Amino acid sequence: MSKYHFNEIEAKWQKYWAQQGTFHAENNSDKPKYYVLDMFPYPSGAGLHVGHPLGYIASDVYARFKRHQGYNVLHPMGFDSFGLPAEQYAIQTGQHPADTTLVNIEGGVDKLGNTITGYRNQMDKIGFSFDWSREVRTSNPAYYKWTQWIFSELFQSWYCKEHMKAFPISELVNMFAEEGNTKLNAECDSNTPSFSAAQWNGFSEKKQQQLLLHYRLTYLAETEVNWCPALGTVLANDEIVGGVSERGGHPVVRKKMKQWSMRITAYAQRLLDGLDTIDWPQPLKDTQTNWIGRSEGASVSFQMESTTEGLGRPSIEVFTTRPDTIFGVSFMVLAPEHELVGEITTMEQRYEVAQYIEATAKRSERERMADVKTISGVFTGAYAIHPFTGKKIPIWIGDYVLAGYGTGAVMSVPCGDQRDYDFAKHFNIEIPNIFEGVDISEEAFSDKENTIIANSDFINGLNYKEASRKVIDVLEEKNQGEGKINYRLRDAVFSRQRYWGEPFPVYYVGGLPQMIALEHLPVELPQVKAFLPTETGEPPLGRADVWAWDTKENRVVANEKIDHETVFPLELNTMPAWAGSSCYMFRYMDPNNPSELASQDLLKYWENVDLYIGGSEHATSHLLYSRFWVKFLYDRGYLLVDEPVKKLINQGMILGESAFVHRAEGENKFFSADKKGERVTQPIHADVSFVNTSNELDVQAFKNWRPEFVEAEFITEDDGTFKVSREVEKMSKSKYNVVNPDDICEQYGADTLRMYEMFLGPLDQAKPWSTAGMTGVHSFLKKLWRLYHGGAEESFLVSEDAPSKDALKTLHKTIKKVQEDIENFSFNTSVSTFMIAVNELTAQKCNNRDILEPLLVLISPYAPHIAEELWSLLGHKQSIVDASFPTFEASHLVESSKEYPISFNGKMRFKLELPLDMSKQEIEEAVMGHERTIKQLDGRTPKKIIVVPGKIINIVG
RNA sequence: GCUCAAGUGGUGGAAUUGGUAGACACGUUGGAUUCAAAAUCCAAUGUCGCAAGACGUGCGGGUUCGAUUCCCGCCUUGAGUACCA
Repeated sequence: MSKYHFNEIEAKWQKYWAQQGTFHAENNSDKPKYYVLDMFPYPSGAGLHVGHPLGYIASDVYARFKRHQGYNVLHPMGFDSFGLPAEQYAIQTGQHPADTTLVNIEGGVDKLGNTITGYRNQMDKIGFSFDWSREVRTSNPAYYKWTQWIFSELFQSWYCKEHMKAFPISELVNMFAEEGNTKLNAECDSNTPSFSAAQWNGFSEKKQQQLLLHYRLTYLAETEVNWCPALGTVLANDEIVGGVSERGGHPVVRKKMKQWSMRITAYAQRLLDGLDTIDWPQPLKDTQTNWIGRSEGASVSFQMESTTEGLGRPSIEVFTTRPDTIFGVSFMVLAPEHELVGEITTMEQRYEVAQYIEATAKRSERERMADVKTISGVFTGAYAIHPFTGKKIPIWIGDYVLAGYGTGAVMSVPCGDQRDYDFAKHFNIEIPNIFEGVDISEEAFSDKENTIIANSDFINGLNYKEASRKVIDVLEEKNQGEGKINYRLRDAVFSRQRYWGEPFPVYYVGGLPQMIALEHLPVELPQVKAFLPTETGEPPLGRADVWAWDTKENRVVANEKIDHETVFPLELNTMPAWAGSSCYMFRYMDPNNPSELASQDLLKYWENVDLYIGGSEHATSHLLYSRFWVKFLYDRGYLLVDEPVKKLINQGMILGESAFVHRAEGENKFFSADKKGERVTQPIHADVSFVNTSNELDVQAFKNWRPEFVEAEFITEDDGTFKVSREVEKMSKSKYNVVNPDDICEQYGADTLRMYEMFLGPLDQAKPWSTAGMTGVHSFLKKLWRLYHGGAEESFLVSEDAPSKDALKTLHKTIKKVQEDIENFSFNTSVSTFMIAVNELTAQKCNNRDILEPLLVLISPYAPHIAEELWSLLGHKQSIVDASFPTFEASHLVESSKEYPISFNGKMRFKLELPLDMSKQEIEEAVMGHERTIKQLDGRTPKKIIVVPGKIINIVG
């Protein structure tokens, strides 16, 4: 073989790796471990495009590099195979999501006759070093058994705020029996009543269970949720983008529903603190910090004025970050949904308040967001009493106060908050000024740092910090408030009204949820005839005929057996998409363990993920929830680490290069890009497969594409070609700019694809794809191949002679640079380093084994197939993957002279070769005597001469 | 509005601690080879200029012998977030 036959070579080595099990990770090894993980994909029917493997290639380069360095590398892959698209496809076509998902992964022909290559086959063609023996699929019952188990463990746990840790619920029950809940510092619902031990022990079993739901880390509660009517399901906050659903862009409304929630708020502080211990990109940490939204302040309790009806005096609790401004309060505002609104509104105001509440409820989340300018609100007729001045404070309701944040009520300080100011102005409410020397006739003053408090009794003259501290102290003395930290983070709604997700391991006895024990898991998804909600509005599982739990037999039985004595109905909701991905990184350690998520031995050996590569779009969903579950399992002793991932890198998106043809307005006439001139034309996407690398359109193929184009007239360039214009857009089917990696592998080879994706630019940056650019790396690989071939026949030829000094220098500077680049994840620059090395070695006519052998190991992480082939031609019987990474020797780079840049006032003008052992004085003399220097100075005397030996010479003057 | 990131040739991008701006590629132009094409090879390619030379890293300042790099102010683009009290 003399030519570089990449197709043959790649098929050969891919087969070899699979047969030999080359990439199966050892569970017992003396080598240090290294765990490299990719965010596993959702296997969609559209298949992979060239943007998807970018992160996988980067992680593969790193995994192979670590392996060359002597690590025992775990580099697994699997599929996040539950999800909405499969279900919607099922609704449209009637095919079971399990069937379509399987075809999407393994390839085949679906029921509509579409041939699908399959994610697994597509990935195999790229030559990844994945250990497929550890593959997981979240929709596999053997896998989701553990997702169900984690759920039930959360149910069986509560969070102690004193120890900052989760404990079994049984301990909480004991504490209740001994001392009630009054002394307890536990995370719980805000409406949890107080009770003594005697009261607890007197409660019925049902009442006790209801109370425990206030403490469990996953709990069933009537909560205000984001309901998406078009999708027929609730959505979590992170599934809503800009007020509409992330998937499909459908409207979302607020609705009260009984739902499972996750008490992630218990972990807010630890999720924040943990960020300091992990090496993640700062923007991603910022996003999480933002999402958790910690703010420090005080909670203040405002007593109500006695009502004429002579009822009790409820108090209204507010949260404020500015306790120092409490003397500036001139009114209060409650969210329209606030639970006290009904109770406090006076008879006279009742009609108006009711109307306002109705009007607000009608507005969608989106409308409310779009319309932040309109000031609206209604007076309730009630008054609260200022805790210090005793003044009457009117209580209003207004939709600028959100029910979901803080207590859903605010103390309004119009002089210090613009929203309060605008509200006060609009409704003609008093605006007292409590700031020293500040004009508030136009707008509120909210500059904390420059605040000096005035007209405020005991805090006059103090700054923001001092005044806040003092107010909190006095509030605490009076028992009317305390210092408080508030988080923006909400508990996560965990129920989805869908079919294609994990079923809950839950059945209901007398309306109360019961967990199914681990030994009876998994509870498998039932068969249904259609994947839609029922006519009565129940989730799709409401259509299942065999969906009841037999507590005697411990198995799922037919619904007709439900007797509410031993056979009970099962939960109809399923879990959200993030459930299966929260702890999958640990399952890879021990994927077939039937009795544990992973054995303690393997958890100890593999610890957690050393390097995780994936997109930044998971910042507030997967990556936050995963950290939460891992912390919880750590608390309960099931995991030995409290963070899933040590280092994380976000890969940037690869964008598509869309092609456009321009149609004249109102005519069936198309203009080539340079021929349209000033005409008003409509750009139409042309499929990029009709366009060659010179932007020339295959007009015939384009005409055949759509019937309306057949009759069209095409105005070509003068040379007869028809050119498209290009624009960079997100790569997507609808933009006809998708490039398939299979085609690239076929045409250029996987090694070219891998190298080119790395060469495109920095890993974390968004960058446009250009198939035209492929030829650069492809011809590099051909040059590399030629370096190992020679003679008349161009057959394999290396010399056993000692290499030249120049060749050694080229090799060692390449070793140094490539190692540094990989360690810094600067993969693009190491590709150019390889190009330089091969160009130099070719020029040197180097074909020495001592150079070409280590060179292959350097290149092998990037282009493993060609490296294996040449390695075996060099006579090796073992795969190159375990060859050790070459050692850099500085001695080969020692120079005796340097070509100095000679600058004048900082600008380089010419170069001068000088020995490196020259003294500063000698260098100066040599430079000053040089004819170019004399010419450049043109008679002037330099003011100063800077000589940095080995670097630069700068002449000033 | 707030937070963060980034602005370098026709294009993707490079430049270690402040030390030769534009590495490496793509594209373009010219040439060699070829019946022709593909492939390959050679040369040129930041801007202005015939040249000598001058200018040049979003804009305006500053620090420095020297700034893509550090500091101040502004502009633009992208991302996240948003009536968060």
